[in-house]
Amino acid sequence: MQNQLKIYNTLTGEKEVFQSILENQVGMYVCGPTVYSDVHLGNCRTFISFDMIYRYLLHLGYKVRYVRNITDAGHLENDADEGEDKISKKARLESLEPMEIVQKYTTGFHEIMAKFNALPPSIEPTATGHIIEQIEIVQEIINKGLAYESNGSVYFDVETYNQENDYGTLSKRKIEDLISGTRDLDGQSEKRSPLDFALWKKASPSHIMRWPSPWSLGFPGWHLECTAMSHKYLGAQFDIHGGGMDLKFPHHECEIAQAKSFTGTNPVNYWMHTNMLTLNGKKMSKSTGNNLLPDELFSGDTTLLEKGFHPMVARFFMMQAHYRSELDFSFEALTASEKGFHKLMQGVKDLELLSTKEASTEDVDGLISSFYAAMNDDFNTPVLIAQLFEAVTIINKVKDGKSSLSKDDLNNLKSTMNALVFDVLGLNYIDVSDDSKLSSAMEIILELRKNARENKNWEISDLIRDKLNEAGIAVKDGKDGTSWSVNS
RNA sequence: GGUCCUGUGGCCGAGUGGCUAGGCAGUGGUCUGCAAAACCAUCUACAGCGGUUCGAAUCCGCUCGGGACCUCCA
Repeated sequence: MQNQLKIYNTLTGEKEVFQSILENQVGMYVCGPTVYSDVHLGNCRTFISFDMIYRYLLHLGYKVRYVRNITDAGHLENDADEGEDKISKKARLESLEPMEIVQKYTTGFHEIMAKFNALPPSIEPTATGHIIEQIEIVQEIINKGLAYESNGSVYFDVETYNQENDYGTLSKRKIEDLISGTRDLDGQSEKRSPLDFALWKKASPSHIMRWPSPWSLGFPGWHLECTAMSHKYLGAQFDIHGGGMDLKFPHHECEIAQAKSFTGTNPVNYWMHTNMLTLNGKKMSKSTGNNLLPDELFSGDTTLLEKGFHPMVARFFMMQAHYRSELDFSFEALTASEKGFHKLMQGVKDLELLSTKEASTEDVDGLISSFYAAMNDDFNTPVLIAQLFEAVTIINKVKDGKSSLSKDDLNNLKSTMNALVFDVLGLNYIDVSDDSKLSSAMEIILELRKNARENKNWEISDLIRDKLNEAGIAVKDGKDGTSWSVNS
């Protein structure tokens, strides 16, 4: 079953059977956030998608080294000579040290990812912690004649590289088209070609973040850190490199060119790209302001939402779409997912209480294979979830005595569903009744209401229910007594 | 302008040649003092036009619409 996993590889444009370089081990690198402002939900979607991928690889029994960087060195705002890096710009705006900005938003990022129940990566290296490695790579590429110094900065020579390699294979671009597409750019006198990209940049006097190098007091180019850190922790060749679609070009294309120039081999076997989370049909973006922050989603403190949603609901919402599809964010869609999420979790909970019979009337083995068939087909979580809902229907039928399961089947279903729902999809129960004092108080109130109902004093019993509902506590009369829950 | 992706029922969202996706909403039912919830059942699709094929949502062409990238962005 393990060897059936197929992954869509951006490099070939096809789903390929996944074969790791080392048996039962996987090296995976994912481009992490630039920590100069709060991560928005779109950023989170990518990291949640790769969290699911990481979790599924672990579930299949792979030993995974998952490396996700923190970009804290700051990128150029543009490629012109007077560019200012984003982190120092933000530092000026907030009157903080650059590293203070980095610390603040890194902490914030970790807190948000924890709320989404994302596992931390195995290694989370920072760009500023790998300046030496980056300088070494620049030097080596210069030695090989594929980069040149110009006025204290170093640029990668794309056209020379292209003579013996294919620049643009990942993003399916031809170098001629790229050149013709950059016709009207000026102010790039330092570069031999507009396609060339910076490996090292000389710092302007106003630039705060700077390090000594053989070429100038400066800072590394935008694409270099990922090459340095993936090479250091995963080797010259590793299994999976991931990131958002928007990084495909130029970021990942440049990474391939750099790494291949540096080591002589193609760095990555499987390139994976997650699609955008859109808002109002457009990609979420920090620069355009078309975005939503996780905390706004959780609290509902935004004009976009009538109420807040629990992180687990948001995670489930994302899992209901395939990672390579665009997903549009809306209140209606979230609301639908919230109901579905509770239905699924109730089913998983009910599974624990089912009784068994001699024989099954349901094809549990077939159902379980359908779970894995979905996941092995390029991590198709929406189909997995559809199949999990089939399982919920069966669970309900067994509960009603309309179907039966053997002991073996029940145990199989239980362990598989728990593994997929909790370990792979990374969902969790939303625990709202952990306040023991509230629970005690509710016990008393419901006891009083029960007395009223037994005396057919509907006026009192309905008053209690309605007032509690107004206070955000839903009371539901069931066959086996009354239950209550705090509205999320 | 160039490269690539995409258009599914009221909404979200799977599905790449023939067989019920699924969730939400709607409708009918079960349960209930009522309500809510829950459960069961069920209706509404494949942007348009043309082509290939015994057969297409699925392949090809054209038209129209949406998006991503080409500048930092998950």
